[in-house]
This record gives sequence, C-alpha cells and structure tokens, in this order.
Amino acid sequence: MNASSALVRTGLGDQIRQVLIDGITSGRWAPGERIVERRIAVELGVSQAPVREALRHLEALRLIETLPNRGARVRDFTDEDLAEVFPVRAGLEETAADLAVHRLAGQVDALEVHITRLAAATDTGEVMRHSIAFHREIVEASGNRLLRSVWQSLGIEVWTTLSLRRRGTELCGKAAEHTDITEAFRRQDPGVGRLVHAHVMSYAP
Amino acid sequence: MNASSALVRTGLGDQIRQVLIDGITSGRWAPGERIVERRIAVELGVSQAPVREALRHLEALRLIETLPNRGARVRDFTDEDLAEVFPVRAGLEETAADLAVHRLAGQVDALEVHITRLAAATDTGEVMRHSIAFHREIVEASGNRLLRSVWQSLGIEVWTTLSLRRRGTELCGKAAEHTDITEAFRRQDPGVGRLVHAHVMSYAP
DNA sequence: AGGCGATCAATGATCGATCATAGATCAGTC
DNA sequence: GACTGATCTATGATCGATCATTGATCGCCT
Repeated sequence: MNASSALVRTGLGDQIRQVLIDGITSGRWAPGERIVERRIAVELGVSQAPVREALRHLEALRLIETLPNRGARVRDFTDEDLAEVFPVRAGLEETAADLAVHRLAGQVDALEVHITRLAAATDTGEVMRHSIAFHREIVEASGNRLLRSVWQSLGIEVWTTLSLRRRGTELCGKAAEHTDITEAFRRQDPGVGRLVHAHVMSYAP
Repeated sequence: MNASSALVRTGLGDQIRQVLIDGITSGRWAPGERIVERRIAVELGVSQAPVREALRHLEALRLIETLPNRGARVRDFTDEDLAEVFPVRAGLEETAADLAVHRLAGQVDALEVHITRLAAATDTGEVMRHSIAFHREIVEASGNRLLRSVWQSLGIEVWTTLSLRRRGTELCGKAAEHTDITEAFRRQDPGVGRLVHAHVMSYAP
C-alpha cells in the first residue's frame, strides 16, 4: 500500500469517488473511455473493492455506463443528456418550493444568505456553487427528506460543471431571479412553485 | 458454496437484493433490526461482497439505514416516510405527463393496455402492479431517460407494498381516474400534468 | 458506588487471490 | 480467402482472509 496521494483513512470509497469525479469533469478520462477497476486500484494503491464501490456511485450519478461483465466507461454525454436534467430539476424544485412556502412562513433569512454570498462571488466556480446552494436551500426547506435525497442524487454540481465545460458560461445574469423568488417566499406567494419552475427551465439550453 | 435456494448464476448481487427486499416487505426483518452482512452471506452461501453490493442498493431505495463502520439496519418507516413519497411522485409524474403529451400526440394505445389489464386483475398484488405500470408508462412516454431513472429509483412498488402492509388497501376505486387521464392524453389536453399530479396526490394519506 | 482506561468480541472495510465471461487471436477446414 | 471453432487474454465478479473500528465488558482506582 503506497501513499500516492495521501489518502487519509476515512472512507476509501468516498475518496476514490471524488478522484474519479474530478477526473471525469476535468476531462482526464474522455467520454467513451473505459475505466478499468484494477488499473484505478493500482494507481491509487488500494484494492479493487472500494473502486467498485465508487464506480457504482458514479453509475447512480449517470456519469458512467456499465455493462454486465464488461465494465464501466465514461458516458458520452449528449446535449440531450445535459438538457434532460432541467425538466426534472424544475419539477422537483417546484414541488419543493410549494412545500417550503408553508414551512418557511415568510422566514427567508436562509435564502438571503446565499444571495449575498452569490453577489460576493468572484470566479465562475464560486458563482456556480453559491447559485446551486440557493436551490439546495429551497429543497432543504421543503422538509421532505426523500425529495432532498432525490435532488441530491441528480448530482447537479457535476452536471452543471460538465455543462459549463461544454458550452460557455451563461449562468450569470440569472441571479436577479433569485431575489424575485426570495421575495415570493417572503410574501408566501402560492405561485412561487411555478416561479421556481420557470427559473430552472430558463437555464435549459 | 452450497445451494440453499438454487441461486442460478446471473448476477448474485441482484438476486440477493431481491431476497432482502422480499425479506423486508414480508416482515421477516422487523424495522430497526440489524442486517449483518456476513450472516446473510453465510445463509445464502455466498461471500460478503455481493451482499454489500445488494445492501447499497437497498440504501439507495432508502429501505435501510447505514452508519459508517456500524452496518445496516432496516429503517423504521414512519407514516411520514410513506407520505413523503407522494409529493415527489406527483411532481415527477406531472413533469412526465407534460413531456409525454407532446410525444404521444394522442396515441394512447400503450396506456389503454394497462387500463384493460388493471380491470382484469384479480388479487391485490396484481391490481397494484398494473396500476403502477400505468404510471410507469407515462414516465416512459416522457422520453426523458433521467426522469425514468429517477422515478424508478423511488422504488414505488416496494413502498406501495409497505404502505399496503401498514394501512388497509385503499388503492382501488382510483382506477377510473386512469381513464380520465388517458382521455386527456388522447385529446392532448395541456392540463394533463395537473391532472396526473392531483391523481397521484389523491393516494396520499 | 462511580468514573475510567484496558481488553474483548462482533463486524464493517479492505485486501489479495481465484473464478468466469467476453472479445480477440489463431488454427484448421473448405 | 472466408467461415468455424479452439485458445488466449483482459477484466469483471466473487471469494476467503485480514485489518480496523465500534461498543461492550471487566477490573482498577478513588
């Protein structure tokens, strides 16, 4: 067991997953390229088992495709793949907003925090993270744990990164709508769900 | 390797998962009860690895909870857990319906098949399966593979089974609404999404 | 008695090795 | 040369064993 990259002892599978995600989003592994379990295992100085575990996570995130007995390969993301995310997100977040508007009861402090941070963000990555955090906050505020689980399993961050990598960054400028949404939450506007829906869909290509 | 239950050679993990799901839905393992990897492995005459794989699937279905280094236990499903499914399903299926109405373009044959089969169903389990199949058809018809993937990952069948086990069966009588929905699809009614949403929510406790 | 650290058993996490399958390669036949 | 089947290779799937963590138990000290 070497120490190629200082893998500290806390959940090998998780760490390997992150390595693989970084590798895919950074383009180290090209779309369509095969990811061989043992090769990764040797490279990271670990066994095959935690690599398999990580790969199943990537499969759940739909970052890779696996065929029985034939291993995994990086998905060749089509524009359609990227576009498919938005209706699903929009539907989920509309549901979340409709649930959250009752629970928040006009208390929008948590949302405003993210707006402030987003305004202060400098680089693209930071803008993305804070923008996503705002949406995550709505989902959290829904109080529906299943909804949160499903939303998270979409791997929004990763897909957004991939989307940015493909097309030029176009996610700025929409920040103003976050303020509109927050105001709708503050006055407990029952139309906030549709507002969120439209907002999410406006990101779609 | 014994042959306790004729585990044929095609995806041990999948088969083990089914054994565990059956065990949980049938009540063999009580809520809160611990599921010990090696115990299952010995019982089924397999190794620990495929059992772990199966357990991760159950975790994704939220049938079990796992703590790091402390194993898995059957979730103690609260009424709230069961109730949480419906808003999420409703949101997803509304999205699906809105997408599907364009793609189907009034062709509702596939939907009608399930209505016919549902009408012919005899026992409760069959009613449930055909009823679910109708909803699955809508999701399939959306053409959005991500949506399908997310919907399937909800494990509707399992949760419905659990719901039936807890409360008396109350899912009959709603079948008529399936006909209404199908008609809405046939005439490409843009309100079909809301109709499906309301229909799904009507199952909620 | 109560608190506290050492010890132990159970078991999840990980490992290294083996088994089995899918493709690729090669030999033989026509 | 083209087709068929045997063989070989790479690799996923599975196994049995070991490492490491957790919570429980026990004995000691105050």
